[in-house]
Amino acid sequence: MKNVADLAGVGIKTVSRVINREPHVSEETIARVRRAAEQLQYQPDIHAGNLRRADRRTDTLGLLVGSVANPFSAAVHRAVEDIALERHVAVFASSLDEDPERELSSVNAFLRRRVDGLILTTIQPSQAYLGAQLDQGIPIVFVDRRPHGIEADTVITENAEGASGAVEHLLAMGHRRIAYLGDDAKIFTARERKRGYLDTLRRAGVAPDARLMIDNLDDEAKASAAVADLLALDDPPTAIFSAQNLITVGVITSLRSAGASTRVALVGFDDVPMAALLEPAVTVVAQDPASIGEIAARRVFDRLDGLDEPARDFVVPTRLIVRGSGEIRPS
Amino acid sequence: MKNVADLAGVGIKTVSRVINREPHVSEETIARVRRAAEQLQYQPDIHAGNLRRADRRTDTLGLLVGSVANPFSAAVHRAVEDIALERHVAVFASSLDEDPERELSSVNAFLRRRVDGLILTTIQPSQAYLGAQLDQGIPIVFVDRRPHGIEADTVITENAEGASGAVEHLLAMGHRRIAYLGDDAKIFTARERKRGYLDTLRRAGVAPDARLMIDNLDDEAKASAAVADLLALDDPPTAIFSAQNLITVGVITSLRSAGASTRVALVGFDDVPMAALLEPAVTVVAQDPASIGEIAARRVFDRLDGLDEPARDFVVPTRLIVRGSGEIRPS
DNA sequence: CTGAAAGCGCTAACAC
DNA sequence: GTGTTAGCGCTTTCAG
Repeated sequence: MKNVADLAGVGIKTVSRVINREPHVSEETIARVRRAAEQLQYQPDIHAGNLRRADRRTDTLGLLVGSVANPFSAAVHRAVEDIALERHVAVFASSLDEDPERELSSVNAFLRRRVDGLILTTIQPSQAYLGAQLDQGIPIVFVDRRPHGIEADTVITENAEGASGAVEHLLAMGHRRIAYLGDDAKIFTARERKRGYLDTLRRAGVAPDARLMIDNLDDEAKASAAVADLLALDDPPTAIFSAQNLITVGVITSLRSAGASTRVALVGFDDVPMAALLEPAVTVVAQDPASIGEIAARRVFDRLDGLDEPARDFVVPTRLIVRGSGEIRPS
Repeated sequence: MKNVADLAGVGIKTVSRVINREPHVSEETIARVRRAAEQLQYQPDIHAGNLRRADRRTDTLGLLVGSVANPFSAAVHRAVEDIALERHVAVFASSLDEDPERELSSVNAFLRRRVDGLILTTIQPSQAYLGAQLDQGIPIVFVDRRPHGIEADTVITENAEGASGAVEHLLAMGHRRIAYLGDDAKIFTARERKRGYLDTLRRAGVAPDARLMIDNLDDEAKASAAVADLLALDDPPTAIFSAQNLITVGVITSLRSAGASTRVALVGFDDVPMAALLEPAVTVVAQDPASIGEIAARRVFDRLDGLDEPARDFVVPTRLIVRGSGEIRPS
């Protein structure tokens, strides 16, 4: 900046004024400073400026999602980026990988870099450790999973209701033996979806069968193996409710190779790529990751703009997409 | 930091030493400082420190990909993140959206935040504007597309060769009327893949037919419409080479709805989600996005560690995955 | 409309 | 082993 000032024959503060588009600088001076900056390829250092600036904004945001490679997370990320771009805010993106340590290290990495706000998917049993930052005015919005030990804005899918819808759909098709395949019960969404499944069965007077409920399915291969086990049962399920997108893919693969894909009904939670082009096409309870990301990002910026209201829960609706696999009737 | 120093009853520099794990501090003092830092919830400001530090590293990296929501880009991103994590480097991720303006604004956003290195997918006709940063010691690695007007490390897929492989495969199945469906020719990968297609046809003595080559397909819908047009031709193609993943999806949809998916052969460039589960399963020339991301990230860090050798071209191999759609013979 | 001086939170260089 | 001083690149404050 000093170099630019010297070259333009002005003081350092004038350069600062021009760069920050502050008023009270003559057109001519502005032009001269701009020319000098151009010539020296001057790039202002945002961090040096923010050191002394009143609001201390870094125009930066930290985003922690399940995995940047997962289609659901990627869609959330994209939505956040689009909103952030409008405000010239850059986003740090990280993957959680369901690792509690990673939650902590990512959050700390964000905080040391003085992000203006945080959008987080979490796995630690408690997020109370973030209370200080929240009080300190750093907006935090939790996405996809509800936090514990802290009151903060949260944007989640209507997990239990969506799962209920899926199970009701299968019940309406005449199924009574409906299997549940889900993630680790440590994960908020897995618990909620299972709750929806159980409640709906009970409401319908169907006694849940422990042999038809399988948890801890954290990859496709495990889901496939679980389906093989289910089909080998004396009285196998006539329908499957798969509570997560990767699990659904594993279920489809396994059903296919057992030749059971047109016999056993399937409804998945969260949409699956190419679902409409599969045979049978896959009926799903679709989430709306773009809305989740958008709502979360807007909330962060609203708070940054001074919004001061109690923490709020945003629940994003799901949508049952009927495509074929969920309309197979029990034989 | 001053507060921590006061609370611990030491000088500010001692706190700095403890935080940065510098030697020559007594165990006892370390313990005292740590306790004070804990108590005050002290978070060092990485940017303030880097202002004076000799190497001026921000432990931050800028990544620009096609779109964070595209599976190919997402896989590149994930690989970069994994490598960066090992070094406690955070990554800013942005989407290009094939918009030249966005390339410039993203790069500038990264630069103003003083990233240590850049991994970029570009669309501007020239990247000469980055010469100054490169000379200044900021490592830049171009991924997926070769830059122009600048000598820098580049990691790309063997586009022309992969396309050749696809077309040779179709020729070997007996096809002579092979259509090409591709992206905007402004895009490096689209040009390269088309070149591979054309060269291979010519080598085989097949005269390219302009009516069978369609460019500028930048979404699924356009690809679908293009296929419909092709099928309406007097002598329609017996095979299709689709040069990009979104286009392949559009082609499949269209072929399906025309009832031609088991009659017209298809080989896609870049793998498609669920490809193995479709009917027929989709033969593709698979790329290796994880390797691309990993090589690019390692290269950035090698340069940051002082590696000083001429810019290099890394070409990542493709792999033909035979699944069914590409093995349909002409009727 | 413009500039000089102080200071943001930290590290470098040097003293003790 | 520990503290002091200067200064990183910028904004703030205040004087002109």
